Amino acid sequence: MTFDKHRSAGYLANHMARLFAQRLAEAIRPLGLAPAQFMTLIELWRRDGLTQRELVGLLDIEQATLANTLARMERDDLIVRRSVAGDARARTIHVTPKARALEGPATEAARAVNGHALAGLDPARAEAFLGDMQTVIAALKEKPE
Amino acid sequence: MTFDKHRSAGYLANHMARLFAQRLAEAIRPLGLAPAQFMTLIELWRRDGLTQRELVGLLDIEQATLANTLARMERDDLIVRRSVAGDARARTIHVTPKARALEGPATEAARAVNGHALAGLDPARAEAFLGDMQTVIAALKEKPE
DNA sequence: CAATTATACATAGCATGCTATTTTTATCCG
DNA sequence: CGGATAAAAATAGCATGCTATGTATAATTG
Repeated sequence: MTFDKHRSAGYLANHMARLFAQRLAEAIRPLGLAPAQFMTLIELWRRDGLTQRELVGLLDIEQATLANTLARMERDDLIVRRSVAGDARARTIHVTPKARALEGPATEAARAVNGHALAGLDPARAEAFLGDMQTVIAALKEKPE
Repeated sequence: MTFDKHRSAGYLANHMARLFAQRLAEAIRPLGLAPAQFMTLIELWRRDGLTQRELVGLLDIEQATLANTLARMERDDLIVRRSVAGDARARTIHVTPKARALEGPATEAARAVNGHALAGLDPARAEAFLGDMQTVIAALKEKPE
């Protein structure tokens, strides 16, 4: 009895996520955006001036991962950082006009990828699918000891 | 109207896959295995002696990605490569006894992660969920032009 | 207040993934 | 045959992700 990858949730999740990332990357590359940058901008478009620590909580990635992504975003003129009065350790992160202008096209592109991906599921099933992913995410978040 | 990441299939897929990878990594790290190595071994346990090209087709990853993973697996004494009679370009890939011995424990660990992840879905729903992921994967595989 | 501890962020090092290119060897075809 | 093409694998360069650790600054506490 071998391991059937086509019935393994983890294998399928990995495969699906890679395909999503590839399609999104293609779609937003013309805008000069990479997927992790887009993910970060989603938070900053909603609320500008967050600190790195606050962003880490919202994105559920490691602080070190975000630090690197933010460095690339600063390099690409998507964000600027301002020192915080009263705490010399922290800096707030602000979207540049260049990044602000990308909100519409980038979210459009992401919606198109999502629509294409879910085209094979009828609306009710697609809704259930999203809900199931949230259920699985919640289960995986609690580490088993 | 902003972009709601909790309703974005791509965002959820990425988050879910990262959590799966983390749980699997924790579970197989004691065995000296990393996720991509495990994924590759699944194919080699089933059929030893594949070429890199054949493995690329089975795993649906880029050839360059696999080449790097195989280099690490060779370094870690999980595989050896043998030259192919009649084609000096290709080499067949073979599991070492060390890697062979990991089949049971590693697949057990992966099954445990999958079980934990799907614990919140009843069996029928879990089945449907796997099927939906396959549907989405199929949709994403055909690039839109 | 000084010493300890905690917090915010940066850096180092590595695994996976991608695209693009190179190198080597086979194959094809005029 | 010999030059062009194709195929197999390796390499370069980069983005994301992780763990572990370092550095600077705040906060706590004895």
